[in-house]
Amino acid sequence: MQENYFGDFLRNNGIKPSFQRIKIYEYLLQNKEHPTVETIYNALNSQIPTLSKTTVYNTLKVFIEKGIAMAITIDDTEVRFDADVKVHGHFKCEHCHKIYDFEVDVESISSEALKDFDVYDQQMFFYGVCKVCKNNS
Amino acid sequence: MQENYFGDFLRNNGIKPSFQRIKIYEYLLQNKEHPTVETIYNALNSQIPTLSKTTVYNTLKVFIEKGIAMAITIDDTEVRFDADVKVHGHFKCEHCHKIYDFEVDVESISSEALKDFDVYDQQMFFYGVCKVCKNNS
DNA sequence: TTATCAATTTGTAACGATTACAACTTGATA
DNA sequence: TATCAAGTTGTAATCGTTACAAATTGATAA
Ligand SMILES: [Mn+2]
Ligand SMILES: [Mn+2]
Ligand SMILES: [Zn+2]
Ligand SMILES: [Zn+2]
Repeated sequence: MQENYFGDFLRNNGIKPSFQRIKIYEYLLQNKEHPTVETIYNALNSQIPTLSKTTVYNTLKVFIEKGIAMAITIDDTEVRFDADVKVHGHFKCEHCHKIYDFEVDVESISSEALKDFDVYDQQMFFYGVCKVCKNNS
Repeated sequence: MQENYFGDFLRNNGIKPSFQRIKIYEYLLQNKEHPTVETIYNALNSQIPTLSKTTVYNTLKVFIEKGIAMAITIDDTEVRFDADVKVHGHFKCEHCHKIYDFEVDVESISSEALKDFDVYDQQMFFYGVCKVCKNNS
């Protein structure tokens, strides 16, 4: 039934729900640590032995085009993915490398300087040391 | 004299002022469109025919370590560089591909959720259509 | 001046994430 | 059951970046 739920969701967003696409979207929803293509591929390869890394790339590209996922380049070495497409900030701990989501008051940022610009997307990336790592040192 | 001025600036920041380093820093200061390594290399190669792209990479790495420049990954395809190291936002126009700086009220963003985190760096990337492109369409 | 030596620069090779592409598979439709 | 477009797969190519060893530079001291 779960399978069917995700299938409907994809269909409602104009995406033909193949087995691979359902599994990849399900993984993104259930693993909110902003996984990379590599991580997603490795995690699903046991369930879907025939899975190709290209399919993971293709599928995420479709998700982004259809607006049900977004890409996060918070490290310049690898792109991460997020099924949460509402505007929110990301904090990366330089110690444990974990990525935290945080709420942002969108209005307060939209600066005076951009008042005549059309802003379609906004990314906020913060870097530092998280609460947990601070307390463990 | 200009040469000497940049030389002193680099020295004051713990960087030995070689000819290449002076030229690269000078270029960064005078070309505020957030150039890539490729752009910097191509621009300086006529003045310095022996310049190596590796030197551009090495030099920018030193600048970043010493805190007189920063890297901007506003497109995931290439890294850009900025001699303005104070916290500010970047807007990329999807039409003309120009990158605009904008002021950000730092305090207003520092969200409640991060109150126990140490934040060392923050990047704000906005995407959309700039004022000029809006008016020309 | 000349020798010495570490820092810097250079060119080339290697790396690795991503993309291109052609062959194969799947599944809906007639 | 045949057809055919859409989706998947594996491999090769691409390209920005990094590793590395050799060459050059420039400061210091004999
Ligand atoms: Mn997120
Ligand atoms: Mn800037
Ligand atoms: Zn941490
Ligand atoms: Zn524009």
